[in-house]
This record gives sequence, C-alpha cells and structure tokens, in this order.
Amino acid sequence: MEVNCLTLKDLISPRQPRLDFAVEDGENAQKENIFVDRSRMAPKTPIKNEPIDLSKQKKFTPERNPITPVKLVDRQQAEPWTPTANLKMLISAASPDIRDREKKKGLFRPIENKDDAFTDSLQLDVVGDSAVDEFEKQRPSRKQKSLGLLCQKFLARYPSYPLSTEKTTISLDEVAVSLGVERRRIYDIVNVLESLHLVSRVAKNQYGWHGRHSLPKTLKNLQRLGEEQKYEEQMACLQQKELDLIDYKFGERKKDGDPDSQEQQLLDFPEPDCPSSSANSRKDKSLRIMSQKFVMLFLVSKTKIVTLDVAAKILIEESQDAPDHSKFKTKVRRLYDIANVLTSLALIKKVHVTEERGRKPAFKWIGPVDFSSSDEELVDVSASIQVCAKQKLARHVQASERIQRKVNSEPSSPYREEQGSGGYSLEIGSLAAVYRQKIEDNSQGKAFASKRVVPPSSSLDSVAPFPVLSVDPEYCVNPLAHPVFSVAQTDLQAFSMQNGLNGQVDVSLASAASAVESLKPALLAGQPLVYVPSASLFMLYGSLQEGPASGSGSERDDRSSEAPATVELSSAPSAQKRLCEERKPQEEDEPATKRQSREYEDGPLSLVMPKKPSDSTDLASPKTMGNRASIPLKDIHVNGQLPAAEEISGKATANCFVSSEWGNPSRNTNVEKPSKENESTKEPSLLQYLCVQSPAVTSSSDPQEHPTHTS
DNA sequence: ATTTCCCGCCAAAGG
DNA sequence: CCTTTGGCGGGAAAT
Repeated sequence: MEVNCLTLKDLISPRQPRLDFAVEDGENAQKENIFVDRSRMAPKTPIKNEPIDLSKQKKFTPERNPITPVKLVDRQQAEPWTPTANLKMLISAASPDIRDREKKKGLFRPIENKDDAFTDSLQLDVVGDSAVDEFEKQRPSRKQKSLGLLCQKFLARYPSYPLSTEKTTISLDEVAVSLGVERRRIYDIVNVLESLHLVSRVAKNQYGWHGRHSLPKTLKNLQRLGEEQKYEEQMACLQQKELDLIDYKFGERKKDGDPDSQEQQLLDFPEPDCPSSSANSRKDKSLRIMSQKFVMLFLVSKTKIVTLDVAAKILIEESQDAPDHSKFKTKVRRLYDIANVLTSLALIKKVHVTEERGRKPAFKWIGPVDFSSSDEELVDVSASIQVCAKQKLARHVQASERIQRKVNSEPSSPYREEQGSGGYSLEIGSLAAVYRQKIEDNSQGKAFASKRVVPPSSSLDSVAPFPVLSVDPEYCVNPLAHPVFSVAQTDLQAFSMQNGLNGQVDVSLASAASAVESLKPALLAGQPLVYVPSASLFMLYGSLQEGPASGSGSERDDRSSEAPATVELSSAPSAQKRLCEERKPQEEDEPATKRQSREYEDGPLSLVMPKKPSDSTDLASPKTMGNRASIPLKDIHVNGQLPAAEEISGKATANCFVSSEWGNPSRNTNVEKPSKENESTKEPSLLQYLCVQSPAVTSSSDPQEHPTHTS
C-alpha cells in the first residue's frame, strides 16, 4: 500500500520529474504498451501484466525511456522485479479516463495507508528516494492487495448506517482510483454488497450506498429463501456423502425441488425501493446470486458453518453445469472472493473444519442470526434487550472503567499463541458488539452508556452516528490510532477472564468497547480503519486461561455451551411472514433487530450434521414461539454466561460432544488448537467436524502490533 | 504440496 | 464502434 500511496501522490502532483515520466508513459502507453513490453520482458508472468506496472513505478523509471511512449519499463525483470506493487499506476494507466479525471481534479488523496503496510512502506519510501531503484522496495505482498483488505477500505468510506435522508452515491471510477485498484476489483466488491443490498446500482458508473439498515431484512429474506429451498438438507446430504467416500455425485436429493428461477428472482430485489422498476433486467449471473446463495447456506445451517466444497457443490449443482471438476475449481475461487467480502463485513469468519478426512476450509457465520421474528416482535425484543443491557451496564460501569484504565497501563500481551483459542472471549466480544450496537441503536447516542460516553461525536458523527463499524470483534474500526483499539481489546479480554466471564463482563466489555468507539472521531470517509484480527486476541485469552495448556493438548473441555442455538429456529413461522418491505421510510432502522451473534465458540467446534435432522426442532421451537420477546432475552443472557450455559443446555443442549470418539480427534487437533468449545447441535449425530479457527487468519494483518510478543 | 486468490484477458451488455 | 460489466481461469504467493 504504501507504495501505492506514493504513487498516487506522485500522480497527483505532477511536479516531480519522475512522476511525470511515469504519467506520460502511462498515458501513452495505455494498451499499446503491452506489445512493446512484451518483447522485452516476459519473464515469468504472462506477458500481459507486467507492462503497465513497471512503467509506472516511480522510482526506477527514470532512466528508461524518456519520452516516448514507450511504455514500459523494462527493468522489471531485472531482478526480482517486483511482484506487483505498483498498482496504482497500473490502474491509472489502464484506464486513461480515470487517470485523466484524476489529474484534472486532483481529487483523490492518498487516503489509505493502512496499518500494516506501514512498516514496509516506511522503509521503502526512504529507500525510494534515494533511488534505490533496484529492489523495489518492499513487497507489497499479496496480502496487502487482497480483496478483503480492499473491501475494508471501501467500506470505510461510507457510514454503515447512513442517515436515512442522506444519499450517498458511489462512483466506481472514483473509488477505484482512490483505492488504487483496478475497476474490476471494485466490481467484485460491489456485486456482493449489492447482493445484500448494501448498495444498489443507480446508473452507469454509479452505485447508491444504503448501508446496513436493511441488512436484517435482507438476511431474513434470504433465510426464508434458503429454507424454502432445502439448502439445509442438501448440505446434510453432501456432507454425509463425503463421509462415506469420496463419492461424488450430486443429485441425490432433490434440490431441484423448487425451480431455481423463482429463487433467483426473489433474491434479486427483495427489498428495495424502487419498486417496480427493474424487471430485473440484469442477467445476474453469478456473483450476485452466488453470494446470496452462499449467505443462505449460512442462515439455514444449524451450525452456521459452511465448508467451501459443500457450498461449491450446491451452487454448482443448481446451475446444472457440467459436473466438471474445473467448474468446481472455478466455483471455489469465486467463493473465496465472496467470502473475503463477507468477512470484511464481519458476517463470516474463516475456520477450519476437521473431519476425519482432514481439514477443510470453511467459514462460520457471525453476525446476526435469529431475526426471525416479525418486526414488531423484534422491536420488543430489542427493547428488552436494551433494558437488560443497560442494567448490566450500569452495574458494571465500574468494571468497564477499570478496564479502560487497564488498557492504558498495559500494553498488550502476548497475543498469539498457538493454542488455545478461547472461545469465550470471542463470544464476549461479539456480545459486546451486539450490546453496543443495540444500545446505540435504541438509545443512540444517549450517553447513558458507560461513563464517558460519547459526546463526542458531535456533528461529524452525526452523519454516522456511531461509527459503527463493523462490529465484530474481529474487525474494528479505529480511526486514528489503531493501537489503542487493539490494546483495549486485549485488555478487555484479559479482564473478562478474570471475572470469569459472565454476562456482566460482557456488558462491561461492551461498554468499554463503545467507549472506545466513541473516542474515535468519526470520520467520514476515508478513514483509515484498522482491524484487528480477533484471533490474536483470542489466543491471548486462551493462553491465559489455560495457560498451561499449551503443551498439553488434550483438551477437552469443550463443551460449552451450546448455545441456544436455536435461534434460528424453525422456519416456519418466519416464513409465513414475509412481507417484504412495506414502504416506510425507513428511518431508523429497525430497531434492532437481530443481533446476537453468537459465536461462542470459535475454536474448534464440531459441526454437525445430522444426516437427517429430522426433528430438530425440538429445542428451538419451544422457545421461539412461546415466548416471544422474552425469549430473546433469555438467549442473550445465556450467551452472556457462557460458562454457565450448560444448564441451559440441558435442554437445548446440543450435545456437544466433542471429543467423543473418533478417537480423539483431539489428538489430532490439538496440535492446532485445542479447543474450546464446540458446539454442536443437536443430534448427536454421527458426523461431526471439529472446527478450528484458522491461525492463518490472524497473521494477515497485523503483524506488527503487539508489542510484546513473546512467542 | 495445498490453499488462497490476484490479475487481467476478453466477452457480453449497454450505449 | 466504444465503454462498462463481469465471467473465468492461469498460475503465483502464502501456508
């Protein structure tokens, strides 16, 4: 990134000689260059790519061709040519138009910079000046260019919950330029956002930003659709099959039952606004639809975990494509793209499912779940929740303060450890987020919240009342100092541990969190945001708690609660409801709605999958229906007390078994992370998988952070 | 070796 | 024709 930034700057300010060159080249070059390039280079990559990049580079170029359009630079290959790096330039080069515009306007500024990159960049920059030419400097590393990161930047530009009145339009060109990526990438992001109705296409290069207000509604619809189709069953079948052998075949169940066509249509425009218009023209091909289907899978899944291969198979199946293997591969690729975006939205997170056969990549839904009730009910619920939250907050205000304090004092902790993942912490985090969110929504600004409260935001915020952010513990937005944030979290976690995690704790956390948020100025667009991967935090937590565990391995523990998983509940009720949206100016949102992400576990968990869950309802149903509002509350509470949860579980229970046999999977797993809890769902079915949070995830971003890392 | 997934060619959809 | 959208898959970075 840094690099990019630089580049941008350069572009912006035409002043520098070098830059100039570059620019010119780019312009001239446009497409043609390629040819030229090719002749010379051709190193490893396919011919096509390189050309552009190089030319742009600020640093080296100078020498090479001066004027003429020459286009590319040669150098590239000279050595390790940079892998990439210069995106920006590329971009600009690629689309002349854009470039021009920029120049004219000079509009964009360098925004970005994100955290990580810094380190590298610093060095680079320095070097660069000197003209080091050579090694390009850093490595932009593939991660820095990832779609997830990009999406994150994209999201940072707009408020999650924009005022109802304001309408934000998004210019693709502008965004592409400012983020320094090619247009193509923006489409990837926008398409999935569109599938969730966070944005909608307004005109040619324009998209309108809606934010998350309608997300609950959208998810609800998707859930219904998913239920209608039988995704759940399909998933079960597939999984089951896998167990058996590799056998692959699809078709077994039905799937087709409902016509696809219906589904798709429904999917498309569930809610929106402009009603009539569009007859749906778009040919929506895959990405949008695929994204929605993917989400549906999560929503109907009891475990809330979906493995990529299962998803790919289901998706593939419906489109009666050829059963090709290649097709499958492509599908998976797309799925990764979608998953990255969803991850940025904090709706899912990556985990690994360990099955007998081995580990498989999978994603777990975090994010709202339960909305199933009707609006009114939701409202009520939310209210109740709110109340609860407040109380708790009140109670624990002190605690929270304490926590904060702590934060200041202590830097961080060792984060990352291998082992233990602390499921609890995660949960807490999420709860906190939830509470926070709720509170904000309802009370909104009111300060009641914790102590400090937020006065702050003030005008700016107003635009975005709370910055919202993403919420998930995993990603936090933190304008300005990310360090702060991270620290805070860490502490919180630690704190929670001490307490033993209770709901209370959660609350406190929440409050703390909110406080943190409030601190941040809300910026508007471009703010840098940082996200801290939760993993590290968790780990921390885990380690503390289990401390010793490290080596040990065995773990068991597990159990956990389970959770009322239920939440999802049966479908029926919801189904009938439907109603899309009535018109209503939305305003605020509905209150709440949903939330509760429950993820208690994050660690390994066992998935479940009964082959035929026939009755699953058991748990769920009772609760859901019966008590309406109250129920939710209850759930929440439950969550809060994770530990305690068991009791509840008695009934609900899902049986988490975890260890069970398979011989101890634990043994296997433990290597990775022992566990913590697993959730299973009901039915002690046979097949279960263990999930582990992937270590990898963490790594990605913040390597630098943690001051101390002890390893 | 496997998993993740960036990059960008190139073909449809507009216009 | 040109531009905007976006499917698609090679193949390289990350693990």
